[in-house]
Amino acid sequence: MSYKILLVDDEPDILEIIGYNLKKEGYEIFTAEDGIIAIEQAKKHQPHLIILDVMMPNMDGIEACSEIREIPELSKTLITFLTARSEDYSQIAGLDAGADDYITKPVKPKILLSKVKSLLRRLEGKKEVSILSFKGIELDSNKYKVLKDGVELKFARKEFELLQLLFSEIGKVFTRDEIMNTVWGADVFIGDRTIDVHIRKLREKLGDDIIETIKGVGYRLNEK
Amino acid sequence: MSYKILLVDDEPDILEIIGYNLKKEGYEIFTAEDGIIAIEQAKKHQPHLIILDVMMPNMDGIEACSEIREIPELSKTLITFLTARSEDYSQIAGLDAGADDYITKPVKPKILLSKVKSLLRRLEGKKEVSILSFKGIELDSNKYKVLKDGVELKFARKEFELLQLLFSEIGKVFTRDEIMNTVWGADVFIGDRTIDVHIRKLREKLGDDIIETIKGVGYRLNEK
DNA sequence: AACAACTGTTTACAATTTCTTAACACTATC
DNA sequence: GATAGTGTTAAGAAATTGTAAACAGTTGTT
Repeated sequence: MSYKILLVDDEPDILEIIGYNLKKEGYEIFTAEDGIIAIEQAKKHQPHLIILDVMMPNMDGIEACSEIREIPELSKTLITFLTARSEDYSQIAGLDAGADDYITKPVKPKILLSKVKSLLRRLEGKKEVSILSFKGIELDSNKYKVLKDGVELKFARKEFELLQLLFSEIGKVFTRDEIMNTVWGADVFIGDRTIDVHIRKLREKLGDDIIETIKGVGYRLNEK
Repeated sequence: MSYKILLVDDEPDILEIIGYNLKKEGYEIFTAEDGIIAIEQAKKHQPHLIILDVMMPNMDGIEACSEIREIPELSKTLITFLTARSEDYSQIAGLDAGADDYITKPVKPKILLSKVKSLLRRLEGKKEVSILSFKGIELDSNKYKVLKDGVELKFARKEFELLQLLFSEIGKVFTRDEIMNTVWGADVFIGDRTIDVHIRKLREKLGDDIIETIKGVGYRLNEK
């Protein structure tokens, strides 16, 4: 699944540079130019991570952070501050306001990326037990492992991710668009046949009665 | 066994005074002058307790603390902050960052000692055998030692740390990013081939059936 | 100081696996 | 029974990983 990140800074240049780097890594980026817009955007898109500049007009980052922390449906959202190195106290006050980390300016893309990744990993951990099972098939996301009746089957990455998606909500129909966006990403374009081919590989390994085609709609795990 | 304590402060005087007092009590002392060195030292010596000044150049104590908390093999390490009495916020932010206690400056030796002792008492209860084994391979993190079928094998540091990571959750797939962040650190950048080469060295010593490649994802210990 | 031994890293290329597509067959549904 | 949507196969492209060799840096030794 691709993570959503809300980027908040009053300088368009910064939004551009950081946004570019994060998009390149496959994150879905939203931006806001001050704290008030940030809160609107956060409510709307429910990002996984918010990168928040401390110094901004209208509503500064710390205040915005506090307000976001009050919003129940954003309780699991990670927040990190962007702060000039000299603003020592903002770091501390920021953490106090409920932020999870801070990043100092000037921002170095590689450091930013590794911080973002490390933060988002925290979310991974919070994702409950990672073993899903259905009709004798066990899927362990952590171990990238699939057992059918106790025997390990091998799946290539895309296959595994596709299966993982289908397992993420047993019985739900996933449209081709959903599959493409989740397994391939919003900016990758592939032909329709590609999805079929992957579905076929899953069927080869798991048996034909597991994945059901809903013509004109998509695919789902067959609960029958 | 004597406890290892890592002392981190940018003022040599403080290192000297506190170090002196702790050595007198029979603790094994390591020192570092900023957060970056502290992390290196912590990885290297695996201290039982880290005393960390909050205000430091390069990487401050809070950041260092957060990073240390991300390192699996240091999860049981105790951390206490050193903070000037006036820095109210650092106390709160510090505890938030995963510290176990804080000590206010100026440091009074007797108070320091009693705090240190009380902290280390926590460990007594938690002392676990840190030998992990898998497929005839025993990995002793404390002694930096690996036995395969009872015979000791030698591993260079990076090799050992990589192996240790893989052992930390048997069967879990570790991505290249996770490996880089844990073994090399979030801000060190090395080529992709470097990880392969280290994996290869591990395989040379342990046999090809131990570490499995999950192409496009990472590596894991092969439970089969 | 010279030397050997080891470590960590990179380079350059080989080997392998995975992904995608093209072409064509099939099938449910209107 | 026409048609839009899906299934299947094989083959080439693309991506990822494996490996040997070379290098610089370190450590320890004579």
